[in-house]
Amino acid sequence: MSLRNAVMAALLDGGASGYDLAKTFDAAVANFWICTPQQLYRELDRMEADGLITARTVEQQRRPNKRLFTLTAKGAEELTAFTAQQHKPTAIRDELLVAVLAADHGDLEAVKASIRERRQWAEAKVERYERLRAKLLDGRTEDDFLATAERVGPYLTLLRGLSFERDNVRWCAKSLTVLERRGARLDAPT
Amino acid sequence: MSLRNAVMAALLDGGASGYDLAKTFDAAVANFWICTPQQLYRELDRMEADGLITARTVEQQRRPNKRLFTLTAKGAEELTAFTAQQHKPTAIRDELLVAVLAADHGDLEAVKASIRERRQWAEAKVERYERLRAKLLDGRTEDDFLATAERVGPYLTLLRGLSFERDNVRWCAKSLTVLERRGARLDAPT
DNA sequence: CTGACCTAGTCAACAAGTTGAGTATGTGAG
DNA sequence: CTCACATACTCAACTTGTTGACTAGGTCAG
Repeated sequence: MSLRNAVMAALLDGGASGYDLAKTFDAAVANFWICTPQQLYRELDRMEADGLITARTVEQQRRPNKRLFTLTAKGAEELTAFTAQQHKPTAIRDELLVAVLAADHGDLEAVKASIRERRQWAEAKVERYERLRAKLLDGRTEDDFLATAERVGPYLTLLRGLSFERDNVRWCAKSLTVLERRGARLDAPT
Repeated sequence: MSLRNAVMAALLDGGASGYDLAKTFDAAVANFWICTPQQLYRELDRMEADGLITARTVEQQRRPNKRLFTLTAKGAEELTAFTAQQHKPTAIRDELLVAVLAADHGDLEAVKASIRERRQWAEAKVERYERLRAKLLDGRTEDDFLATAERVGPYLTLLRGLSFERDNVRWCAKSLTVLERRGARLDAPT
């Protein structure tokens, strides 16, 4: 039920097609909600059926037609109702952590390789989020931005994604150090 | 498919009943994987059918019988194979963030209340994880522990959970400040 | 002029996660 | 003596999320 709220929140910035959302989700929402295009299209159809959004077919030259979705009054209302609800806390739910938990009885080298790969991925995400942040700030200081911007929500959620990935980088580095030292100890015990 | 790997990783410490797991998951695994008891029991049945674990019924005086599950050789093998796999990165997937994203067009007061509640929850988690950490360390320094412990996996995953919740606390505090200042500005614009 | 990649989707099948209720016994507080 | 709470589960229905394959036109490099 939350995907639809995430979609509605994304549509606050104006209309978008399913394809747009599938792409820009990666920039605007993906720091805290990921989904496949298939999920998105299915949800969009349902949301249209429920009257939360309306679709307008836009004919394009040199491109396939697309359906532009916009939030309806009912959609905006439901979104507001959602913001008024209580929200369950979530945990991380990461396969890599499961692998690390079992690393002592598993393939230590492979786990280390996975952590290295994850660190790189997280570093790339950090850079991406920082570029997005700079774009949002648009030369202003944070205080200035927060005082003048129409919406602060996207900035705050971006900050959360940013610090999450920074934390990932730090944790990956620390875990690698620990596991490498451990590998050394096991290879050459005194 | 990852729940079963998480369960197997949890069983590395020795056998446990479904009920035990449902409870101790909260301590050992819940920092990165949450599930309901129902999910757990269903998965345990399937895992037994697949020969990854074996169940031994333990009759107890003054308590209902319980089934004690232990990892089989096949289970340990599959777990090792899992650690050798690549693992997709995950995002946060948090309803509260969806609400914050939409906060500018939603019920600002309710969102602030939700953030406050979340901060308290996260603070409680931090304390809990710190107690767990102290218990794992058992008086030793971290270096000492890492050099002597049989398994470092549980410690590393605990650290991840800990820093995630610390980050949550920081983010909640910052967001509250921002939203409160904003509320003030909107109530009394110059 | 061909083959790879981009736009803009759709369909079907399945796996995983959530919700709500129900069973049965024992312990401890008031 | 009763009621809440803990142990130790089970069942069914439902909603979400994932995977893989498929359509169909346009662009651009070699």
